[in-house]
Amino acid sequence: MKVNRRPLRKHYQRERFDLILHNIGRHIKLTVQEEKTFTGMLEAKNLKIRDFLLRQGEVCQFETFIVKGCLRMYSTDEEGVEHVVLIGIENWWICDLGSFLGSHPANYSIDALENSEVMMISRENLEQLYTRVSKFERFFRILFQNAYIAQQNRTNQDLTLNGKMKYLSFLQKYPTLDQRISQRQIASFLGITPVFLSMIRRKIVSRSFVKLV
Amino acid sequence: MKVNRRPLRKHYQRERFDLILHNIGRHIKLTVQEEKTFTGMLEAKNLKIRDFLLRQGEVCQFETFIVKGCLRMYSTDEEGVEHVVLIGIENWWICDLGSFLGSHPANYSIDALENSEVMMISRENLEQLYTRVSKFERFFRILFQNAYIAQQNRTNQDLTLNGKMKYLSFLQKYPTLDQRISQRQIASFLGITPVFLSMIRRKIVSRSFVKLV
DNA sequence: CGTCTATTTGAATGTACTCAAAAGCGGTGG
DNA sequence: CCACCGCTTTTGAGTACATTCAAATAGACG
Repeated sequence: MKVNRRPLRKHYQRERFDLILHNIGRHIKLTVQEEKTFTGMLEAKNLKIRDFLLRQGEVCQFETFIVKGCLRMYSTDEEGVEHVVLIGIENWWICDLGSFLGSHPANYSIDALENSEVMMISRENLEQLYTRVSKFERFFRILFQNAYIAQQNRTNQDLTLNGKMKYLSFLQKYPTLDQRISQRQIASFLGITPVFLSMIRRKIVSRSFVKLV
Repeated sequence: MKVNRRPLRKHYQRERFDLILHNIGRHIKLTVQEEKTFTGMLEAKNLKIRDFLLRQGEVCQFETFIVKGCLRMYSTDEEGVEHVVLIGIENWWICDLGSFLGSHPANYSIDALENSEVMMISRENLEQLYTRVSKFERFFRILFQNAYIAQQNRTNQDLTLNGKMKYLSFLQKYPTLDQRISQRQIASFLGITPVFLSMIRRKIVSRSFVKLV
């Protein structure tokens, strides 16, 4: 029994990085040495629901990869209303990049909507990484490219769709997320009030009820 | 007289690329040879107002740098209403990246709001460039990073501000653009109707009139 | 079980839109 | 250079989508 323990533990240690290495492996191929350089720079963190990773006004110190769970990035306006700019789940990166890169106070807060597990890399380490393993320039080029495309498409939807259509589009794009997070968060992400989202859902439900009968 | 012609012409040729090389020089330092590799891949084009660079449904073949003038990228919905996702001026890059990278039909059209001058690079050439001069991975990493940040901030404003505040914020961010393009385009960019923008401006103007008296 | 927060529901309100018509502006051709 | 045409902007009236406020209900957590 005892002898089995160590290999198991070792296996566990490797698994910690499996998801993030796989995420990166979709775009660049790393040698074992490069993987080590990279994982050595990572800081793991467990978050309980409602724990903060960043508060509006602080300087964002880390670019963060979500291993497990769900986080949101949002701003709070003068009236205290929260506006969710980004919802991230497993395999997503989340960061107030403006603050992270410019070392100025963050426009956004980041907190956990579920108990979560993340891997973080500091700005100094990331800069180091770019110079030591320049493939990472490529990786993040592709990452930000895709993020930019997605964000542009969201802007397009914001311009094009009304509340109901935005919600239906949300359901299509993130089918699992609807069950995982509160309507309040979804409403804030869509740019409508929770009250209005509730009305939208009532209409949709009664519609599909009619369809079923 | 004759002898002066060639140097002059040479000088002109170099100037064609001055702006784009300067744009790139903000983030990476190129050798003369690398500059040549790059500029050799560029295709220059002059656009008259209302000329198309890309039509919704075509495949976007180029990443485009704006040397002079003003272009917009927009989608057209089922009712024929246009929604402006991006307005680009001198020193900006414009492209339907999703279409460009995935070679699928574009969601957006791109056309000129002013007579314009652009430099374009094809996808094959850009891929070549990444492998031959890997500094460009870094350049575009930074470019897309900044574009993503800007787009996220726009999303935040769309969630936070009403029509009037969006317009005021637009005036602050792009003070010169207000004079250069039509209200129709501005309204479409802000996600409001031209009629409503006209009302907003009337209110703002009467306000500042009161202030002056 | 009790407390706290999220969701639902309804009524009144507000912000922004549609429709329609008039006025303004810019470009073109006679 | 003026007149006309087409497009943009303005203005007003009526309407629709979405919000606010308030109260009731439902759910989650200790």
